[in-house]
Amino acid sequence: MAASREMKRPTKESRLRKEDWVRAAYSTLSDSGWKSLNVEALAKRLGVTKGSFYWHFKDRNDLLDEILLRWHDQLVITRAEANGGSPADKIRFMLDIVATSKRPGRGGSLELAMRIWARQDPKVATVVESVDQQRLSYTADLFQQAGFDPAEANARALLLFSYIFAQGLLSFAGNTAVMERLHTQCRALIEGH
Amino acid sequence: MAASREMKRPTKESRLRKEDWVRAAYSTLSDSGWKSLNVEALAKRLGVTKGSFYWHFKDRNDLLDEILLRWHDQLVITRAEANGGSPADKIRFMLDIVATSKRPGRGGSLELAMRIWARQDPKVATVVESVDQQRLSYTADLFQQAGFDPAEANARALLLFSYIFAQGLLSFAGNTAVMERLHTQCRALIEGH
DNA sequence: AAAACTCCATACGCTTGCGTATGGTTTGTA
DNA sequence: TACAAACCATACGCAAGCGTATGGAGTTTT
Repeated sequence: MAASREMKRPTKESRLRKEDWVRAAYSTLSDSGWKSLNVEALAKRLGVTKGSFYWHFKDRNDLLDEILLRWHDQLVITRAEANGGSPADKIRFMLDIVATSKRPGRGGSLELAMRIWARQDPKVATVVESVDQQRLSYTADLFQQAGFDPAEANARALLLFSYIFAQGLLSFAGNTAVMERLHTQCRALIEGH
Repeated sequence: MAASREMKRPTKESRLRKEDWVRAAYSTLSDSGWKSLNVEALAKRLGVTKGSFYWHFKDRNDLLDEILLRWHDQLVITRAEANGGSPADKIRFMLDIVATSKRPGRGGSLELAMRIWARQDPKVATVVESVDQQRLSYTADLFQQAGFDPAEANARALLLFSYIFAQGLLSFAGNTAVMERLHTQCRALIEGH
């Protein structure tokens, strides 16, 4: 288990900022769930002790709040929007972004973790619901601009997000060539060609 | 915290069987995750103490193994298959089963919990992957029998499961009338009308 | 250089959860 | 009724995780 090196910090260039804790927290959150998000494990991962943590944060909940807050702002949508192009281009961008960044389910697993977390903390549930609403309505808008009527646009937006989330869930082993063909096919169905 | 009644068992008809523990475990698993699956909490829920648990099971892992084993056998597919009808009917059945049984995300949340669990236990990951493969190939078969060529059948099968899983993930509030129309629309897209 | 501030280590107490030991109570069986 | 088996309670030791207190380094400021 001597996997994560503690990166011996030689008394230099090493003081941690709140930022570092949050980043580490996001990492373990996405591949271990919020229940596994304990301060002593984080500390070991960062090569320090609890003393550091409780200087930057009031308590564990303080960290969780920080995570929740940041997640709320940094939507995936902004990336698609910044990418520019026609509505169809943006849709295509959102669809392909998963196909490329899905090594073991990476990226999507954060979404998963947030949602399993939301089941136990109503505060989280509210944020997730809000984000989902924004994403769906934004995407539905894109489909509408691409020429679909409102009803069908909503349906295709829902299908798009279903497909994206499923990438983080379903684990199908297969060579990349087959996977690419499958993705192209699914993309076509969602885009409505 | 006096929420969950301990159902005063009046010295009669009350001895627990292994079955009872497993059922309770499934329940808390699906809405709290496997990390929250601790024996003392289960005991309180069942109105007994740990003493009972460690009579029926060797340890906590023994219970988890039992759960994993049962989940592997009791696939959703069997329900669709037992339902009978044409391939198209079976597809329709699988699609509608989520729209009806999705109160808060119920049902689908078990799938979620299994997958978040699979991320930490390779033994679970293997089982989940196996189940996914079976489900996908079975469903792809149905689409093929319904007249789609193999490539498109695979894509539609994937979309179907994506849609099903997303029901347990995405939380959109809306009145039932709107939701029904949305479901009908999505269903049509997946079925390919 | 001295003071002040920032960041972290060490040590402690508390709670929760796991697993064991042991004895008690209920149910079946002879 | 007596005996065995199934089932459960109580009590304990142990480890993990949270939070606090306190002091000591490293860095910046004066």
